[in-house]
Amino acid sequence: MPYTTYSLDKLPLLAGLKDEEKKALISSGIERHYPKGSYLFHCGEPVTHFYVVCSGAMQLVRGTTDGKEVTQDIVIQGKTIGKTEILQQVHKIHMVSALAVEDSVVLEFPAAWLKSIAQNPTVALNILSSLSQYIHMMELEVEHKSTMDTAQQLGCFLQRLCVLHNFDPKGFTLPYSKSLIASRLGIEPETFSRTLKKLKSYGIGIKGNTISFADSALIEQSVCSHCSSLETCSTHKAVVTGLLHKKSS
Amino acid sequence: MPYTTYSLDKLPLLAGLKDEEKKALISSGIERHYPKGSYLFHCGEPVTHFYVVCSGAMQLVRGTTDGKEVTQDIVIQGKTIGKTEILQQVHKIHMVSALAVEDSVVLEFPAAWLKSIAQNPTVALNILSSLSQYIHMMELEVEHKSTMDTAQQLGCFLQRLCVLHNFDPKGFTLPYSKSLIASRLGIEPETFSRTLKKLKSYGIGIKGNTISFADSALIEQSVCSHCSSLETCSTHKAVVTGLLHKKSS
DNA sequence: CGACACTTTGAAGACGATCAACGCCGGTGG
DNA sequence: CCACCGGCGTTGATCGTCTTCAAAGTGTCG
Repeated sequence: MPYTTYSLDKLPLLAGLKDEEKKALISSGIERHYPKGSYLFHCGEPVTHFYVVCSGAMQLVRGTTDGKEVTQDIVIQGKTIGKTEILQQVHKIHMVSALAVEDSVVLEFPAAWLKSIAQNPTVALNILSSLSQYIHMMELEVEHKSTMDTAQQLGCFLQRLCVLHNFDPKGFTLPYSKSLIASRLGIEPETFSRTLKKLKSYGIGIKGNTISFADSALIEQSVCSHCSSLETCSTHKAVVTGLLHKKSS
Repeated sequence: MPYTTYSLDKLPLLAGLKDEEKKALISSGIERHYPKGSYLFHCGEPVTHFYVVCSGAMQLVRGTTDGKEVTQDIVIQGKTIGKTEILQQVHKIHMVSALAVEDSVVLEFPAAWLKSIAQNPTVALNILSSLSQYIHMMELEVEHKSTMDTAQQLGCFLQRLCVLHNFDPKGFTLPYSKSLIASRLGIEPETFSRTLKKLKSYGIGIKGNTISFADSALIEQSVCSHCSSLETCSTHKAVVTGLLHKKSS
């Protein structure tokens, strides 16, 4: 099972730096391999490192005191882990566990490394920008949890998934187990299973683990509900959810 | 109705700078008064300014395309508006409207001002830290939406409210209308009303607009569920929700 | 006093969670 | 090679919770 080394010189984190600078900074990272099911760190452990996922996928998950489990995020190639924990300057322990969903390779940096490169104005702006975008995504997610039913949320998730992974909207295979996706969406596997069928009425077809968007559900044709009728911004179209509207079944 | 000028030299944003530097930076801000019900900006308008709320409270709200309204946040004295929108570097228009919940005073800065001071490493770290904390809060909120029932979420919200406003836990008056709080929590006013009564079993008493925490519900005595039994971090205790656990009524 | 916004209460309905059972598949061990 | 097992996914039935619609109560302000 070969893994493709993620081209680290494309890290948004280091955008705008010279190639030599990038190389110098990256060189201090240690490549580590985590087989499927192994933990990068556990909830409650001190925050010691910053990570860049080079291949595979890590699940950020926490078990709550009353027995439930919530998947906060699924981190894929090119994304980072630990930014907020390190920069927050308040908590020094992880609030979630990180677990390899599949065999994964990550680059590991000391926490101090991130703090030091954040002193560089260019890097600082890069991080600020990425945190701001993440906040925007979270705000949408909260909004959706309040205003959308499960079918709409799932549809949006699948659209984002398709864009994020560069899948073919006409037909692609789910990259994760259905249980994991359900956990990410905060719903039960049973509900997930049932909801998949409802998506046909939105123009999203399901066959086994294969998803296909009909033209009517294609991302390119959707109007971004958050730009409303003001304009259709392409970035938003790609990332934002909220593309599906309630149907009177 | 007098307003207390917020002591701007305590802004977390400018922490670590010299007093002269702070004064110089703040001096470029323009003080603006917004009467209750007036808008600071509307959803869809271009992002032109950064704001610091000096007194009063601003509601960040968006109407979704299918007619629902969601209150993203309620911004009070000392908090800022526009950080993420300006730093995101992608969208140039507001995703929410900002509306004065009560007569408010804000300090207004050009968007470019924020970008320029973010070049200062000290300021950049301050912003990074505050964004990281905000992200942490949002992550908890998402988790709670999936794992807690309305009563628990409301209880947590009231505890945070009490800490944030420095209210007396033994008895304080709600600073906002019940409809606004319901909107902030993403529930209907009817549900809010009904849920308030359920809180008595958690040791939270309600009489009209007055809330009182019984000893058993006092924040100081709660164990932070996110530090689990690992340790009880005081910061977390103050800010975090998740303090109430499911009761078998 | 009356208009109006806000809040509360009641009853019906929609939706997701839960519990239980079954089918499917890959792996293990005899 | 086959039987067994465990993980995963589906399906059905039931239950609790929140929304929705409707109506009545409460308060404030002109």
